[in-house]
Amino acid sequence: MLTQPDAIAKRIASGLGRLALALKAKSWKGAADEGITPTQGEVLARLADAPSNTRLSELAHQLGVSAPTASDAVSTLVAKALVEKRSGDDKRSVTLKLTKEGKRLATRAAGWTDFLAGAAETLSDNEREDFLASLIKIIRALQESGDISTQRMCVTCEHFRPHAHKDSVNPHHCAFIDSAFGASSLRLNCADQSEMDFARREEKWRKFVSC
Amino acid sequence: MLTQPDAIAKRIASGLGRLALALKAKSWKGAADEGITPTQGEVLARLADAPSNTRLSELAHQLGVSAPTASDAVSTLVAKALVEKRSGDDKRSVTLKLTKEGKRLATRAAGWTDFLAGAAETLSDNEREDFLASLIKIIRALQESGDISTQRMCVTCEHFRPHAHKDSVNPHHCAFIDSAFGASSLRLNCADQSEMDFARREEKWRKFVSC
DNA sequence: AAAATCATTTAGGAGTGCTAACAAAACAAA
DNA sequence: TTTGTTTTGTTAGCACTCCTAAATGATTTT
Repeated sequence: MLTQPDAIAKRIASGLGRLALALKAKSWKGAADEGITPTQGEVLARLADAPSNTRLSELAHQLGVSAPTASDAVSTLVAKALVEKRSGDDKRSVTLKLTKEGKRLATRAAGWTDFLAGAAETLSDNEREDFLASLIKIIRALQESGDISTQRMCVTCEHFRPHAHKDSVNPHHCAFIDSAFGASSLRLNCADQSEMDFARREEKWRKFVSC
Repeated sequence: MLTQPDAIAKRIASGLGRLALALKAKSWKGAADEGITPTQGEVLARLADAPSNTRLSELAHQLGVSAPTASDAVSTLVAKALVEKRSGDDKRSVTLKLTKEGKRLATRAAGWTDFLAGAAETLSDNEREDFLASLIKIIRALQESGDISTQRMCVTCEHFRPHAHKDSVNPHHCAFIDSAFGASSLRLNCADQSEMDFARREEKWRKFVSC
């Protein structure tokens, strides 16, 4: 045997760490081309994805940074006329909106992970599908353990009906758009996603993985 | 069908991006506990892993940052007595070594990705093995496309003999330690790794994936 | 109405990351 | 040898990230 083979899970963690390092490096280059920084790009991406006006505190939570850091980044973007601040119903709070130019830039900047998609293309169709499924499982596990902010995923969505159909290609069902779909269509950022409480998430998850 | 289902590869890229964001957030907490910053932690990790004395330029390349940034981080670590600088044969260059305290800290800080390993544990044994294999393929693709710095992986190593044995559990062979091993033992950071030129890498890779 | 709480900002400090400009050593050519 | 070029790393200057602690209003609780 090889000397001290780490457990597979450890090696996965290390590999993902390497990937994250590469992503971090790339995010600087990608964002610099658009005249912004990685954090600013992330803010734009989140606001572009967001279903409605987003609060500053919510944004900070999604980014995994402190409120002051988020406040800073937003201020910079406001100065660059990419984001607008408005006070919400609660006069203490601030809600954020992309400006026209902000939307344009968010769209262009969204492609900065494309080089990763290229690498994923080197997998076979089956491998790719399995990899995405496992990736979703890992992200869900991190979400449940509180290590990642809540994602708008099918597998934790109110409208998700796992294995609702006999069809082995499209076994799942989305009650929101009322149509069947398969594992390869599972989403990570659905605008129509709706949260459930812990118990219902657990139950739905068990049903999802049990087949 | 769901509205505008992205291609699977795109969703993988997006998922990995989410993961990278979580990693970035965690790296601050993890490193802060040790009294350092993420970049400094990364420097310690690389030096601990490195087979021999590492040059500053090499380190900068591995980290995917500019020379001044690496120089700064190293200076801070030298001030904290975690790293030592020595001039190499070439009097212009600097080689880096961990101090005793630096080694201790590097070991402790290496565990900051453990929460990811925990998430990976939620996969089944088969899923986990397949996931690691695909992850390695993705990392290799990024390495060949120049999007990630060279990793010391089995699959690009001089000593790697893919499918050298009939044994389906341990089909591969490492010529350095002269023993058979399987897909689940493929390494990402082997100290004994030895580079090959492009043509030989390609040939070996073809042999590896073809079975 | 006073006190506690909440959302956000300000202040201050260490660090990250860049490019540009600079030294010093090593190399190459004349 | 002398001159010019390349390589290795540092310094300088700037914008931004990230933190904690403290401050500022607005809202809720007592």
